[in-house]
Amino acid sequence: MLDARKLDVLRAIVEDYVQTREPVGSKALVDRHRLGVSPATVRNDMAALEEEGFITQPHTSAGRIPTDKGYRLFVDQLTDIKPLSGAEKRAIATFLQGAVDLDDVVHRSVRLLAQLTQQVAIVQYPTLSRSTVRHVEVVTMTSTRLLLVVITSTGRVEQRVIELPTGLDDEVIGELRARLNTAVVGQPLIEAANRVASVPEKFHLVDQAVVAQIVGIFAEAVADNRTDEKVAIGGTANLVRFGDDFDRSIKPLLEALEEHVVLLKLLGESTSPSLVTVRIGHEVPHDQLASTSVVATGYGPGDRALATLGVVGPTRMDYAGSMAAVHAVARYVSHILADA
Amino acid sequence: MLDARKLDVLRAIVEDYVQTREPVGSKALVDRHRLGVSPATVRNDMAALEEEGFITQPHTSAGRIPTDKGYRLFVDQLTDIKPLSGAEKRAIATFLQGAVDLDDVVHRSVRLLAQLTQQVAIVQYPTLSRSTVRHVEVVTMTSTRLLLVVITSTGRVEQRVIELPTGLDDEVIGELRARLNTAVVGQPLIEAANRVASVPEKFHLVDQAVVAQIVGIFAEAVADNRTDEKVAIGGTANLVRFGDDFDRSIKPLLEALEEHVVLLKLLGESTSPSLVTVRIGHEVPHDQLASTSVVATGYGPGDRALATLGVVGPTRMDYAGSMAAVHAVARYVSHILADA
DNA sequence: AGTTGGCACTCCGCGGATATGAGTGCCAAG
DNA sequence: CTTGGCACTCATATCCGCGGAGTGCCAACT
Repeated sequence: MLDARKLDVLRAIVEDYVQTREPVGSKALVDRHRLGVSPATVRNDMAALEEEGFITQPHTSAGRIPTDKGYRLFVDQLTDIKPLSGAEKRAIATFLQGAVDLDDVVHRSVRLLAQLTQQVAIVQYPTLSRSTVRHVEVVTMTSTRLLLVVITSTGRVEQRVIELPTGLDDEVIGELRARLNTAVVGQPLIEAANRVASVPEKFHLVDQAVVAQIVGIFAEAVADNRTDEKVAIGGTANLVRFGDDFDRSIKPLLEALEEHVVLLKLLGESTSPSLVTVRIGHEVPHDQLASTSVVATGYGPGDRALATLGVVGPTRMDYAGSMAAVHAVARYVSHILADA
Repeated sequence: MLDARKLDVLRAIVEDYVQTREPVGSKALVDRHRLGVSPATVRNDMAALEEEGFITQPHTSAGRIPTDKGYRLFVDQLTDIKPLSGAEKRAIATFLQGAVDLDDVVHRSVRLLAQLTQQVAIVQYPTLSRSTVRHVEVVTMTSTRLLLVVITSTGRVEQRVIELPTGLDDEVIGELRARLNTAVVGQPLIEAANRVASVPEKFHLVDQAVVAQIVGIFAEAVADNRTDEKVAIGGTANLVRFGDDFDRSIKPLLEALEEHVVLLKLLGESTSPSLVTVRIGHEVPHDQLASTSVVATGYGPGDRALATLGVVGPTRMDYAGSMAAVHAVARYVSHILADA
């Protein structure tokens, strides 16, 4: 039904439309691509492609533009991810090296991705739920105020200030610190919340109440999945182009970018770093983002996806380039996290 | 030269133009405002105002729109900051209370400000340079890897991972922790970098080299003014309106928002929380933001400005409302920081 | 001197008519 | 199945004429 040439025609249409942002006609196609056939033949193929719903015309007697279904087929045709040029690889390496902490890594990544793809980039922070506890610190600030610091395997640091009803002896605090650490270091965060449950009962009766309070806050901080919502965004200026269907999506998109919950739904489940997910137009789980596409993948040390990163832009985007950039950045970031 | 009525006319023009986004004519003015004079009189005043450069007409025989100079005069006329309604005050209070940490406070503030003003909001994190050290923690992660955590009076937490050439005894680390804390707790961060210089020499000769390295990184982290660049941004979706001079500024503005260095220049020096700074059009230090205005103020406990927050939008904005919102949010945030 | 009504003038924006041209679908011939 | 030819469609651009909002100026009035 769809022979090789028709697929070629579809690919040519997508490529031209992505580049020019204008409906592409049969004559322009044969001029710009070496299809080896005449415009009339291409017209026949186009009629067939339209019949199947892969392309459409904005109005009678205009050129064709790809439909979501057309983009989907096009993307599925892209079997192997185009490798980046040496220059691009070097750019990634120099851009990401020298990051001092996790925040820095994330921010650099998001800027890099935005610059490479000329689109809006999103990088989710490593989820706490899949991290393990590296260290717990209990710091006395005043006699009735403690600071609880939890450092995770992915470099994230969570902290809570705790007001105590009564003062606590330094010795007790030292014991608490030791017990907390032996109970949870190396544990996944969710598990950590359970492991500490039995900590208070090991203390003297007089201290148990206040220790229980501290432990409760620890468990809460550690289990709080609200913190999973942390993301960094970059390249919003790339949204501003002109004269496009996509313009209608800009406002809803900016709104979605500020609602981290919605945003994470857009990015989707984090997949293995070797797989790049593409959602096109209506496949994106948000009504008002009909002419928007998302290219995303998971990242994390050793193919274990800790979080997701990707780009979002108009359905009319350079899928090959975006997929390559997302893939490459995810690999590099994973690598850096494995070291740290 | 400019009598009271002319000022009234200017104010009326600004108010109408802000609301309708269309050039305002003499007839419309007397209809919508009770000026008590005829259109012809208003026309005379307008001619005078135009002569002085406060208003201009986009083309002959159209209504007038305010110039930057006109907005400036208008804003300078606003002597007292309009108090917010009770409902708004309550909204602020409920919105900001319940923040668990500094990040949370900043994020809530920026969202609140964006929502109140329907514009782009910016909140700078409390600058480290004006904070004092509350606590320093040295944590052993592996035998050759330390984590240095610095907690500041404003709730910010800076951390650095340090790779050591040789292992260090727990006892030495404990001593280091103690010496660092006694040297710097309560000190401003800049000062702290100096105070630690003499710490290494108090250690055994064998440890001095490695201690010096740690102390060096501490001093670097603490003196690093790059960290002053941290800001939160919200309400970018409010930029998307249509058909305006301001449209041309959207892309440069989004770009500026991503360049934190540029952004902080826009916000300007942090002033006392009781003063609200307004920069209008060409007064904004960025060529391409000619039709953009910034309303900003400092915030921090007890009238000591730790950082700046504000909103940025088209010169055609509700200055009174924006100033009131910025002022109110700054007060509330200052209050919260004073408690914490 | 300041204010007001009258009036001629300017120019933007809008709707309708017309021209242009890219692009299509279809058909008959190769 | 491919190709050239051809009639047809329709969005876009252009021009024209008109209406109307708004101005500037002047003479009359208070």
